[in-house]
Amino acid sequence: MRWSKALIPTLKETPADAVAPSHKLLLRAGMVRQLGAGAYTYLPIGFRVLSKVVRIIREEMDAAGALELLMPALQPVELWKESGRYETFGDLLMQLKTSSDQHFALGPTHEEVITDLVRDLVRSYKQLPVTLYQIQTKFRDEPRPRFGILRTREFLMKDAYSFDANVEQLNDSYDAMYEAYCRIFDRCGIPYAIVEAESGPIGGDSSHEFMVPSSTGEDTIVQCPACNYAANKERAEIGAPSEAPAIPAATPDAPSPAPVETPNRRTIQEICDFLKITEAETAKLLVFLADGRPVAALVRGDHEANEAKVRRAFGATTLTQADAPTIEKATGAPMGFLGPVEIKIPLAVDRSVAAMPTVVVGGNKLDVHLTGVVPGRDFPLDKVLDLRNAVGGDPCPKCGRLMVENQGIEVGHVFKLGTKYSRAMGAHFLDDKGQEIPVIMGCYGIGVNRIVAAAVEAGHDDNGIVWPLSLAPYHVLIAPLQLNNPAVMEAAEALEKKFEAAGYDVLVDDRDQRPGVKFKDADLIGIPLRIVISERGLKEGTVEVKWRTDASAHNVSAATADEAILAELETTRRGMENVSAERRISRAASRGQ
RNA sequence: CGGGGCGUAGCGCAGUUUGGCUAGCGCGCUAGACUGGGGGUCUAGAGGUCGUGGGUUCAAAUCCCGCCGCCCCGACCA
Repeated sequence: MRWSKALIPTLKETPADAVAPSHKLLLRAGMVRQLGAGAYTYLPIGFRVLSKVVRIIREEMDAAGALELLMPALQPVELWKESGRYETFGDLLMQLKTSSDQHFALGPTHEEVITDLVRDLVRSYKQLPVTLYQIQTKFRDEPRPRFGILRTREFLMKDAYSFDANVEQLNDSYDAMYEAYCRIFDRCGIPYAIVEAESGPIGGDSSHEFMVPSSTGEDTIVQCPACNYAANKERAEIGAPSEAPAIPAATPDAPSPAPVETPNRRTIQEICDFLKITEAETAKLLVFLADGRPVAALVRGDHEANEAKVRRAFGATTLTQADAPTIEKATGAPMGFLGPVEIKIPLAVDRSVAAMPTVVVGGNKLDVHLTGVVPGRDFPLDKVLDLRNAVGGDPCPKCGRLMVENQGIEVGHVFKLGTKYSRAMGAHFLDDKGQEIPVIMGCYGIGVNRIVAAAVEAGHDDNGIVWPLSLAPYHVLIAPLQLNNPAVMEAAEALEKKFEAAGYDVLVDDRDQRPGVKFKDADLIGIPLRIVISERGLKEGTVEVKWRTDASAHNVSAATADEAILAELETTRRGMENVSAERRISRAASRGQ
């Protein structure tokens, strides 16, 4: 391909709207253009990158035995009402009506459509297991699209769904997808961490997210530096504190709780400012409805309650925050002054509160708080659990080392669904005993555009993008410097033909531009290998070779440049493959343990 | 949805406070000349519903009101 024909509108200046590095660079490199909030055009070289990601995904999904199909984005809302997600998805669901007043949704995901399909097509255990996938544009009415192509209203997603006859099959299907995902992200050349994610009522290790570490990531993960424990912040468990006893012995002669007037101070911040104490010396009582029943959770003032942990603490299947009237009715105290002392509803206490010698809490009376409250003496500690979100510095639940907190971009998610949809929508089959039972499902998503964004977030420098070889729009950029010199142009074309014959994508910068312009653009669009052919070089019998990842260039003999450069390309390509292979082997080994 | 900011040429911006002549500058673009290894120089050009609708005024990019769009923080994110 000739640069002059390639439509690569690079920008010298950064568009003012862009903040995230990937957004800035993809715009400047002429890879994407914004149409509106959360809607982007992929220009030719950006589309080439996206297509390469798609190809890798497709190859690995096929290799894992999944079957590709294509479902409509246009879906009758009746299906969504059937599954119950018309309500739970809410405003995120993009909806429209046809001229004949039929009500449709644009698919944000396809559990409903695929379950509808499978309930018709799968009648026997003999048809199971089966995993189906598609690569398709999804729509979500995001309240706030962000960070360029990272969070958009319209995006490309690979979504797969497994259907199994029993839990063993589900586990195998899940493991196959998990392994395929590792291979996909390895081949894409992006760094990633696999973290445990909140998985709903099924529990266990049945949901994992694939996260690319990045400060622009919208997700927070906590990781143990010592063992391999890593989890989404919402999911992470917190190890028991190593030194302090879980429940300190209550000092019998400690002074009784002292009520203090705290007029109009409701928030933890206001209380702390007023009483000149730190948030860590206080505790807040939160009221939830656990399966409709009011319950209370007490966490330290500087901590966040984790709703999933609270839900499990009360053995509930649903948990919602109680609104102000409900709270007042259940506790008799106004919001902002709630406390655990003589509370009338079931109480669970976070471990870190139980470990405090004294604590400042609400007085269950308007404008009153209590200081010097002793856990265990002034309120019961019969339900002490981990109830809060983990933060950096908390002990690892497996080995006790202090965990660290990082931001990440979620590029993939694997999830055991169980029978949620098959029950709701009646997708049953006959097992080998002739019993009709709901099919067991798993779902597996990859954000294709996000891989592109994440690759840029993980691979860039001051000069531009640094693509991994496998995702680069072109593998090689050949830059002849003197367009009017036939020898230079012939050498460039000869190399172009050789590389293309060997299966590499080649871009020839045939623009009549000064070398500086060509070099700057080459760095900006991030082509892994740059070949410079110049009069000067040819006079010396050399062509210049520079890898985007290297600080400086080196020369090879012009006479044997084709072979020498192809050898370098092969080495790099094989290097990436070797990394993938080694990781595959070590994963297999750790599974074997 | 709450808070903040912005909308003037493809991109980056000035001009708006205090209304006033053909609305400017840099980059990019077109033509030409010189130049030729890290975004060159010069000359000559093209390119604008000043987001949009209304109002005030002799006169509106500028003042007033409505609407639309975009960005950031927060809320939200099966």
